[in-house]
Amino acid sequence: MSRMPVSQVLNCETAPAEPILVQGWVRTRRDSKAFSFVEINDGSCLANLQIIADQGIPGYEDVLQLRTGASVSITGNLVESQGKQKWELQATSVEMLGNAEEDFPLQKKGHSMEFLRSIAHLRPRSNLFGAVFRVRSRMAYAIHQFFQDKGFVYVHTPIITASDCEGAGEMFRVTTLDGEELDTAPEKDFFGKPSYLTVSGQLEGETFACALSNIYTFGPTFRAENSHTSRHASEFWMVEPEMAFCDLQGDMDLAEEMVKYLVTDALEHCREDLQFFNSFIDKGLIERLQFVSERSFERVSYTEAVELLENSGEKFEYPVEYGLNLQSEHERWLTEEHFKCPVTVYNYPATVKPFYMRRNDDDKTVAAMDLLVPGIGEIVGGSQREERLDVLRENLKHHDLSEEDYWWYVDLRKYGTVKHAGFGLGFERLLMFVTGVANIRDVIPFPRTPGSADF
RNA sequence: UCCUCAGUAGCUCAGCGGUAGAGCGGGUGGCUGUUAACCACUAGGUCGUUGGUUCGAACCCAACCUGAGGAGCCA
Repeated sequence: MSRMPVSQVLNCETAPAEPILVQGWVRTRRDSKAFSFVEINDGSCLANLQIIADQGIPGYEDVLQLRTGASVSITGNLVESQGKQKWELQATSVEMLGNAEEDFPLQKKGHSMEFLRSIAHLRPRSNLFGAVFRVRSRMAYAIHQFFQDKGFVYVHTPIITASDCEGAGEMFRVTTLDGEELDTAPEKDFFGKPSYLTVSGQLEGETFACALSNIYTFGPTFRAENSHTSRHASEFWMVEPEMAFCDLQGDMDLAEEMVKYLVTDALEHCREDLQFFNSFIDKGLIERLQFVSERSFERVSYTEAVELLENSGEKFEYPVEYGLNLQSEHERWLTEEHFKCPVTVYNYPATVKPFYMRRNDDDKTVAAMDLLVPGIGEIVGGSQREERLDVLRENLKHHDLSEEDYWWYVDLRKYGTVKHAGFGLGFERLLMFVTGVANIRDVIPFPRTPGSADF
């Protein structure tokens, strides 16, 4: 007899004629004089399956020993429940595969998120984290579906790199050297020069876009920034599409379409889990997601955004002034207070953006864009890339970067250059937005943050 | 890196100068088609660490450690 997932059991229209086999972990047990209720969960869905184990069935002596967390294998007949759930399993035999010791840390009561992080190996067995990681899996699938349906080619850009995607932050060094040689003899290192974990696959992505036209990457990314916030992790996953023959308009269109597609997909395929988030961690979640999936996003230029902020009458801690970067509080005001929906801000001053962004005709701004969402802020950052060889060379110089280090990147502009554009979407930030979970550490299985790389 | 807050039982917290507490979880017994079940009993603590103040410190002070929130940076 093969195991039937709990999700499938609970979705039965009519009770199967034959006995079925279910396997999972005990969530709770309640004893009566002549029988016990055991609820099991196997992660296939949020809901538990209630088991009725009568005194006298094979394994009943084990049932009385079962603690929360134990693993069990149960055969029985599916019957309509006398209680509030539709189905329950009338057990014909119960086998305890492995009991949980008395100090199993996950209780039936609510735990703090901080405590659950300290038991990251067990937290997927909780309702909340089971739901988070089912949604994470579904969203990863939907990302591939979105791009594959559009004919984008999935490219695996390198994890180890010797090139710095300037402006993307501090890098982790990868080395086989130790002691002094680290600094004095980098040429003796494994790759013959200093190498690092990637902070972005964009530059490599551009080379493939300039061959296969539309590509995307989806993989881990590493930043050695000493950030202590609820939306930064040292290791996270990023989606980076890159499109040839595409300008900033097309780039913004794609980013908005993608966020909308993913939200709609979650509403359609993760309903039970979203309902759970809506009830327990974010009361307005489903309403907000529905709003996002139905309405169009707002779009303002940086210049317009600065004007809105200046005329807002708000007292901001940091000044609003043309030429300065928008602060978190400014972004929050735009998306949460003013527009109350996702907003794309575009055409930023060149002075606050990296060398590869395309300079606009006004000579002051670059064709950059950030997609901001309520509650999180920046979820997408992207730009049209500078495709003009002379302008790119000038930009490298302005940013004190040597053309030699970027020779292959510059080559793209020498041999059949085309306008092209792309963006990066923080996968965990998307998950925070879709689930309502407030901390990035709680949407990634084993979070890495400064001072913490357990498990 | 900066600013703020918090570390008391396995978990969530109360106690805020004078003998260390509750609920949940664990153990034992009882009761019941129960569903964060219920009732009784019971075990469980160098009060983050190190110094200091005091007759006396979980409580006041200092430093450090850990965690969280925010800023910057970004996704």
